[in-house]
Amino acid sequence: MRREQMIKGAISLFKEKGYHRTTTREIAKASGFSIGTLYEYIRTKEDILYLVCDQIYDEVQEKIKKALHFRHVTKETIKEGLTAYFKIMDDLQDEVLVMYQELKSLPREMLPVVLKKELEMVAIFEDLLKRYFDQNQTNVCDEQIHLYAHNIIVQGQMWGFRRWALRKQYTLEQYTEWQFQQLIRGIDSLGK
Amino acid sequence: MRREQMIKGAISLFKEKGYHRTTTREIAKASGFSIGTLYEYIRTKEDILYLVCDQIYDEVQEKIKKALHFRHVTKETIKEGLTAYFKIMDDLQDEVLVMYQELKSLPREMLPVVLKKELEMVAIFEDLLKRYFDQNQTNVCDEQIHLYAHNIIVQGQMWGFRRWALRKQYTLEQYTEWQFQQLIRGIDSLGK
Amino acid sequence: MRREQMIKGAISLFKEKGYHRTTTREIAKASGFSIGTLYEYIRTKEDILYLVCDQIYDEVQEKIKKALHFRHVTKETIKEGLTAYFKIMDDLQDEVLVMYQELKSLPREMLPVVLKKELEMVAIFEDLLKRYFDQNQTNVCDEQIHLYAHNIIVQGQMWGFRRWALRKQYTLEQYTEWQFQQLIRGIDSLGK
Amino acid sequence: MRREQMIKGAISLFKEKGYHRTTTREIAKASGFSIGTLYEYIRTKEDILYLVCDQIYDEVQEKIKKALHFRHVTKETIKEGLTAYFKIMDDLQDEVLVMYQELKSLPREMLPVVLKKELEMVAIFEDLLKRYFDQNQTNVCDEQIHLYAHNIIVQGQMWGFRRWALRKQYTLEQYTEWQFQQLIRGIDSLGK
DNA sequence: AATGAATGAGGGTTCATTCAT
DNA sequence: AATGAATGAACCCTCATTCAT
Repeated sequence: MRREQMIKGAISLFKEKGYHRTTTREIAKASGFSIGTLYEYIRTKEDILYLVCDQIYDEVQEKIKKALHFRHVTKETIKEGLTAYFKIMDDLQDEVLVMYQELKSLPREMLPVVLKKELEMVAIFEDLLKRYFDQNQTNVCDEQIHLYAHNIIVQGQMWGFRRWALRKQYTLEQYTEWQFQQLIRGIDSLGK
Repeated sequence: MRREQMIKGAISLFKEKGYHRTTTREIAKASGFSIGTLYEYIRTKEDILYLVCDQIYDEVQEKIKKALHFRHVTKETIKEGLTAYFKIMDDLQDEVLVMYQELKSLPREMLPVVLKKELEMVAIFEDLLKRYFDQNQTNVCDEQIHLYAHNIIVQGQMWGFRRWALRKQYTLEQYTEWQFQQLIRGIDSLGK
Repeated sequence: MRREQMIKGAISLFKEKGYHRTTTREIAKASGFSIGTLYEYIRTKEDILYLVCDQIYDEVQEKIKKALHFRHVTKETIKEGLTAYFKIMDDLQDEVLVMYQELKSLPREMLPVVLKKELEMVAIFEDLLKRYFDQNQTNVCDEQIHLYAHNIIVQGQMWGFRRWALRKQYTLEQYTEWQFQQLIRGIDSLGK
Repeated sequence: MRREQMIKGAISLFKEKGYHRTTTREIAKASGFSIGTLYEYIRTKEDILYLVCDQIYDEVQEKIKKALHFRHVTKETIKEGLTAYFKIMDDLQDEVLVMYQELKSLPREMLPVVLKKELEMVAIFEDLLKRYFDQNQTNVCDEQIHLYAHNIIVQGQMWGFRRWALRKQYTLEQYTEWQFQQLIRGIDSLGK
């Protein structure tokens, strides 16, 4: 409970002013308890950053996994996957922005834990694409699929990072639609 | 001259430890002059960040523009463009990393100046693609082209940001080759 | 019972890290009860220091008194006295070290109580020497005896304080032997 | 200059309230400059303690060495030596008190440096006694002399540490006189 | 009687910025 | 023009003490 308050408070502050400009006192206050109590839950300020990153990843992953459960994978499934993922990235754009911009402030030993989660997300789409190709009996090498998956993940993040540019030209729906078309055209031409 | 020393010094320090962990003293020292003199050239520490971002953008753009000068645009030209751009992003990956991770630390009023430069880079590839479609007499709507250009730019940055994952699986050449194939397959199927 | 646990716990912690570096939480834990309960027995952290000093003095005194019970005092008795005292100071050297180094942290009003006990210890040896001189019908002024007694006490403490130097050169037995010889030669020449 | 101000300020504060209860801010203020400037001269608070201990030792040693320069050593010389040393310890009693009570707070790596100086002081009196015995053609083993020297040093410190007791009974002159008599009686009886 | 969560004053330390020289 | 000593606000973190349960 306290932990969640703290993480929520921290995220909202990090969104506003970034990790470095946020003080532990502010986080304590935003969390609704004293600085002393804050330090019952963490050892150093960096711990908060880790908890925040970890929590955001978990939230993103949980939402994606809830949205994507597929057996038979068609074009439609892929579109649904993209749509769901981009929607999540839109909902959590502040959180995602925070996370990626502060990753480098994570203590060296915590980084791998977080990066592992990033790869898990890539793996979700890798799996989706693999099933699609299997169903269509298209033979595509793993590296290619892996790269497609990376691209998809990055395109989701990009919607958050580059909103200053993209929002002016596209709604989320349009963005999703275009990206889907570009993707599907690419992978469908693979089979020929 | 002094300015360049300062920017160079700052970049090298930012690469190593990030903007926030770098002190003005260190920047002065790395620049080869005193802290007092440093403050002849800037008003606040943030100014240095701005100068650094600005300079990196200029360097990237300059190199790209030097690499890409085309009249008649073929598949080959596009591949050359991608290759050159990715190469530049590989060469300057530390710089690029620094820049994007510290953008949010820029004072609000300086951000637009920098973002404008980002859009100029998008425009370069937008132009390239437009010419390609014109030459092939394919009719593609501007929004689609714009998005393709964004994707290309982001894929270049991605090579820097996600090197921890991508480097394990691809060389720069392979990465370029795959991305090119995915791109060209997508845009070529547009014409049909 | 609780009190003793607390004092024992505190002493062992003070030995290890000194009074100031030991936290009340640690003392509570080492004592086997909660911080809340700890504060049932004390008002401030300083109280613990007082209890500790007091307890150490009592222990030292008790042991000395148990070791020294004399009617007829000869050279031999004095040697036994020295030996016993030095042995005790050797056994309790950590405790004694703690006590003397933290004395100045005692609240002003508690100091006299503790210093009184120090004087009681001096008095023990004063008494011993007095009896010796009485038995030998040597006339020695009280101040001189008092000073001899102080010197003895300090030589015992010195074995603890200066162990970093003395241990390298002497065993406890050698140290005792030499000090005894120096003492006895001094006081014996008094009679002439 | 600054350094000396700082050390002087620190000593006076340590005398008053001990090392742990003195804040760096107070030291800065007492030194007549700001906390920022203080940290130009030291890296951590412990450094101040080291500088203080070092400085006190140097001062004590310098004074002793200035007072004791002997060729031909007689009883008189020894008395002069004792008198000078005890006088110095009386003058610097606060400093000496500070030093010994805070030694344990010194970082592990600095302790040996300071202890070495303590041994140098012992060596001074060791030398004095050796010369005395040489001159009198008395054969005394080194360990015995070493211990005598230690005793002398400790008796000097004792005058500072136990002033609460000794001052009530002795003036410095009386204390010196008694201690000298006890010493000389002891060592003179060695020759027989 | 016993707990331990909660507090927040206060500690050591850093560093952007200024300004006398 | 150039310096770097000096500043002090502000940071992160600790821990003695309290008090509701």
